[in-house]
Amino acid sequence: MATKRSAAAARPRSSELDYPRPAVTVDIVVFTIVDADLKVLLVERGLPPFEGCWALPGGFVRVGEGGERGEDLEAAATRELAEETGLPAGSVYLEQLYTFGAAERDPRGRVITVAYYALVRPDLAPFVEGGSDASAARWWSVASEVQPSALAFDHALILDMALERVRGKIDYTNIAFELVPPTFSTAELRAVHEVVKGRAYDPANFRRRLRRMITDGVIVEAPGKRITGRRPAKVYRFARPQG
Amino acid sequence: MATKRSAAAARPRSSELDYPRPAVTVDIVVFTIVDADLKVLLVERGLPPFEGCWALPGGFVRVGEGGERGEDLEAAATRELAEETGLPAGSVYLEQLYTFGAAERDPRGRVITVAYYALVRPDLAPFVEGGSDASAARWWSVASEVQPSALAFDHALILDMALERVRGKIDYTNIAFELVPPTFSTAELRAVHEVVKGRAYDPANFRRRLRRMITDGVIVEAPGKRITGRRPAKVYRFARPQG
DNA sequence: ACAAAAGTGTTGCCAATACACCCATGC
DNA sequence: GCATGGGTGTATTGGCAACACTTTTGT
Repeated sequence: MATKRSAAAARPRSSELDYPRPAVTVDIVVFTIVDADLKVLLVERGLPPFEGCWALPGGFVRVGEGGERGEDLEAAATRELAEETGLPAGSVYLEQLYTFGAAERDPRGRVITVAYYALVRPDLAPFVEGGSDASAARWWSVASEVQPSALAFDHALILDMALERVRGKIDYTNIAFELVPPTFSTAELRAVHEVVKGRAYDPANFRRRLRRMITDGVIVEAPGKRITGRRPAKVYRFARPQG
Repeated sequence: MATKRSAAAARPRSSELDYPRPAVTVDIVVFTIVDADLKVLLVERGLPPFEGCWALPGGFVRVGEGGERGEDLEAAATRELAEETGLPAGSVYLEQLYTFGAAERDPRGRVITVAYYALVRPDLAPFVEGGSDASAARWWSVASEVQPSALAFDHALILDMALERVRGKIDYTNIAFELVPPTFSTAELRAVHEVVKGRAYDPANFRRRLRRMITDGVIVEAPGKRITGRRPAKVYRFARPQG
């Protein structure tokens, strides 16, 4: 296994880098909203530790040997996300969350994890279960199904922080558009805000917010209507992606 | 140098962890405000790469061998901060910023750095230069002295992100109190906001913000006054730390 | 007295909220 | 027609910016 020694040890001269290193993983909190319910993707662990427990999808950052550097951290997250969801890279919003490095957070040894969170549009969510990766991945209702204490490692803490981040950023960024289909009605967008924030919004006032976004050019009217069984609703789309 | 091979290679059984690992460092963007000027602490690099360049203070996360786990990530940042500034731990505000993991960011090999930012009160800033650590650390004016292109590694990018973070959080958090002495006048606190945001604030309106903070119990009047050569100003202190 | 800075009052603007109300549509 | 949910109008509140104004002090 000499070939498996660290890149630092393979270097000709001893240097600052020539010390024990932690393992580094990326873990991803993948959210979606289906049926007005916030869901998070969890995978069942097939190996100890925490065998049988549910955990956040993730994996080790690939680091090359010798002169090879391996993949960018962001690329590791993108790769894991694609592997675990089966969704093409670029179709899912991904953002770095926080890095968790408590010395004892993994019983196997020193593992530092860089956590990301991802937002999957509801129209893509059904394709995730039964995705390419064999590992049994499943959407869990954050409010009614996830048992924080039953999650592996410190993943409950990571999930908490991801929730907090999304709840905070939805008010002053455009991340809500990552949780609706490409075109959406005001009610659909409002439902996203309501589910994330856990409170009701006045439909009339929410509509005004939306109108401001139209005048600001953030969203535009889209062709078609939503047939709801009652009066159909206008649909809009986010202006940025499609220009 | 066989003893210096990575902990992963020394592990008896092959496992998920038994792969090449990146080196992990913490880098800290240490800010202070002196003479109404935002300053950042930089250290001169004594070794290649980037020898002679200025860089953010930082260092490797200590990871034990075998069963030893080493220090928490947060502890590594706290330790580096204390080493580089000479200030006692706990006297400086410290918060994780972002993790930078581009594969080619360090010419020596694969190094992932977890960046933090720190806020040093101006009354402590003079003790930092000529601190305990031998490395020549110096305060640089962010606006007028720092040459982003001259910084080592991707430290210009890290500095940028730290600036953005502080500028964003000063509006809705209490971090401004980490950049004034324990007691402060309204003008002093206002100067902090003005320097960070790079714009002027109306003294009258700023006073009102301050009054709201008094009624909300965030700050309290402190004994003493600021002698400015003109009319002395009342001084206040942040309520949280001292109760 | 005068300059400079602390501190107050007043006004207008903009968002967010609450709530009454109109409108279009499928049944 | 009528219930349902989409969509509009209006009043109120609170924060923030602008700016004229008063107060307090050292020189």
